[in-house]
Amino acid sequence: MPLATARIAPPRGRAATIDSVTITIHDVARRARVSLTTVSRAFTQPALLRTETRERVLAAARALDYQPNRAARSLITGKTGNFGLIVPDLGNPFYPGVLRGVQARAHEAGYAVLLADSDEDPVAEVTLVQLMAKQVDGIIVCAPFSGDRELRRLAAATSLVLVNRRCTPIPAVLMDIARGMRQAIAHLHGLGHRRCAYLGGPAAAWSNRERLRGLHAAAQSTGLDLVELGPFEPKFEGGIEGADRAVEAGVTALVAYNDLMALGALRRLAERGVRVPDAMSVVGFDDLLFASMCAPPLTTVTMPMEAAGRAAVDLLLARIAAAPPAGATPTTELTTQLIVRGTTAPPTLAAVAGAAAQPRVAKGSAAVVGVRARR
Amino acid sequence: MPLATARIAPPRGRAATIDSVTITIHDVARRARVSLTTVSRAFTQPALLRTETRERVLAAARALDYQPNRAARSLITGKTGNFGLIVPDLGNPFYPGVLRGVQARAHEAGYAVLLADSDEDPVAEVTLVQLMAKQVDGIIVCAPFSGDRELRRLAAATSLVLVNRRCTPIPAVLMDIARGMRQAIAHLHGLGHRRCAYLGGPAAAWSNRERLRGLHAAAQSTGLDLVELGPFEPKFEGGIEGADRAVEAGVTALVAYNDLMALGALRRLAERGVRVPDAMSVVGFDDLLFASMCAPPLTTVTMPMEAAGRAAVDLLLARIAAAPPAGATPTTELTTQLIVRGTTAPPTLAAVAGAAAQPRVAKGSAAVVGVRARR
DNA sequence: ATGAAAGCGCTAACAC
DNA sequence: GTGTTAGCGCTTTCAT
Repeated sequence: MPLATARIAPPRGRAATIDSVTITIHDVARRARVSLTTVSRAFTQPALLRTETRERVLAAARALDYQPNRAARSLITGKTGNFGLIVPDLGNPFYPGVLRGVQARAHEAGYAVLLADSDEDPVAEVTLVQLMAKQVDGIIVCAPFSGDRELRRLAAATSLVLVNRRCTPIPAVLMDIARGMRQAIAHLHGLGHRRCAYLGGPAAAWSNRERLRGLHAAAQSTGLDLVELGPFEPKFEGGIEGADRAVEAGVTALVAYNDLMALGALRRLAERGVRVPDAMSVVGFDDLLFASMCAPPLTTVTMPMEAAGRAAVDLLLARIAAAPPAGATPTTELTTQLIVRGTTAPPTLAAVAGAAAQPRVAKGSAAVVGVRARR
Repeated sequence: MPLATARIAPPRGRAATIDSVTITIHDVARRARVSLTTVSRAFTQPALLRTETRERVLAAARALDYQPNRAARSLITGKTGNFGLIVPDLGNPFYPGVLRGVQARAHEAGYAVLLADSDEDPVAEVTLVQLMAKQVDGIIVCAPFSGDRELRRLAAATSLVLVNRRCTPIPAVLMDIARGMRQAIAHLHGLGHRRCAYLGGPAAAWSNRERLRGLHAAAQSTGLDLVELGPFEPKFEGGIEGADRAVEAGVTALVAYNDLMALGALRRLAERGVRVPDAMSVVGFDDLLFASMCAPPLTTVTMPMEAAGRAAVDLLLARIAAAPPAGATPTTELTTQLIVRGTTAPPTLAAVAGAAAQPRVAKGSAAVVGVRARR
């Protein structure tokens, strides 16, 4: 057996250890009767080899079950074959969606994905980027919590791509959130709603500001009366609180920062005996898996999470292939779209009247105080 | 500046490229006026150095913003500082839960996490393990689709840990699913149910078999009449189909393989006008985030997903620290627990009578055929 | 307690 | 087209 020349890896434990044999490029070279270089080229620049030689080398490699050592290769090329992905909160189903797209596209392109969760901590975020920087060829940061200056500094030392955050000149995948929001407002207005609340998410977040942008544009053009509430925690609990505020505000419809909040609102409204969609229409954002599964199914704005993940990888691949023209900010804009389901309907006459005049008392709820829009 | 001796990385593009300077162990050694060896030891075996020397080296490293090159280190030690995680489907919210635990624990232990999605394809699963094997120190495979033989073969070449799959002697994190199931059945029986359907998941899956184990044990000891249905696709759609079968079977309660199916069943039951929990009690499995958010909130069995992820990493760490005693199968068993919420209640008398005698016709549904339990 | 030297497995100039 | 040679940055015997 030609394997006789292969080195035996030093035993790691006492007994029952994994007896692994390390096959190197040397072994393949010897078996194929060529030099190290030729073996190397068979894998990295096959075109340079004569067909026959290449075949012989590859056959030998296959017979020996040889796989190039990535660490060694990486040491010399400076490339790792890995991408990093940093998300603020794996507990939010939005991010696994992006992750899925990133993973799939990266795999297609021959890259592996390193994942980290910043737990919505800006400091951790920066640390994670720095930690990852050395072992990846590029990093995707989702909805970063760090400031622009910090991001630019990181981008100077690593190939960075942002998702849902604009920070020139860092390449980014953006969603046309304002469009979805305009659709949502147009939809509500078309149904007859004239007074609507927005349950805000993190005040500083790009995605919250974009929603507001669409919101104001649409409200202005339709003449819809807008009540901005929040900010609330962008989770179920935030929606619970937000629903109370919305009821107090005497609106007939509410748009939540995301589906999680919308779901929370739905729950609270049900508890208070406010019927959805008759007494209150509810619109979410994200179109999580569960938006279509709950009862009534949630009217929401669908966000192309998986596509965003894929697009982010594409941006990274482009960045690696060639430095972008100076001054440019490679950007992929994805579109969002309202999905009308079961939580929106024309307002009942009573509700409309109530909203126009006085804050109404929801059936089964305590008396309600006046309109309290913040800001 | 001592930086003058550092090499400048070759430019990658034309203009506006990242001008990164590579700081190596040499630079640190020179600045601290020690040898390479000493610098290396300052990071890997600090105890061997005199306190003063160590301080000096670390100070120099800090001043230069030096970080050891992992590829170089890995090339010589054979360790990578990475763990791999393979899940069957990132689209199923169960797995992000595990992922979260894995990520958190790995990070604590100084490891990074490589993620891959097998898309429920056994072949892809094997390929992914092999692909990852070279660049990680251990791999966690969640609810593997591969056969025992295949898994054992993989385990012979890599440090493997399984989650929700028993395959001696591969270390595994298991959940006491049967316990949760027994609780669920006891709960239903206690409410007065006497005939209950189980909407089965993948017939071959360990977790499905475990559920069945608990199911049969509990049914036998309580005298509950059990109708096994399925297998169904373990998703929303599967639950829709399952609900129809359950109604046909004339049961007053159903237990679904997982929450996704339970949610599907809820939807279908609502469509058919079968009121939950009055006309039909529903129990899920997993306790996904949304189980508590939907209306009515789902009675389900909570699975310690995050804890499982952490436990899996612990098993890997133990495996790395020392080979396990021959013949042993390191196993962590986590417990599951029924959470009673809004989808279970005593059966209505009419329903009970119907179940005992003839299949009933659900309000608003087409006529129903006879009982059709598979298997 | 510290240093010198020998590679880990591979790629990339540079010859031929 | 293929081979020779010189490292990539680091750890690790083996000396001292």
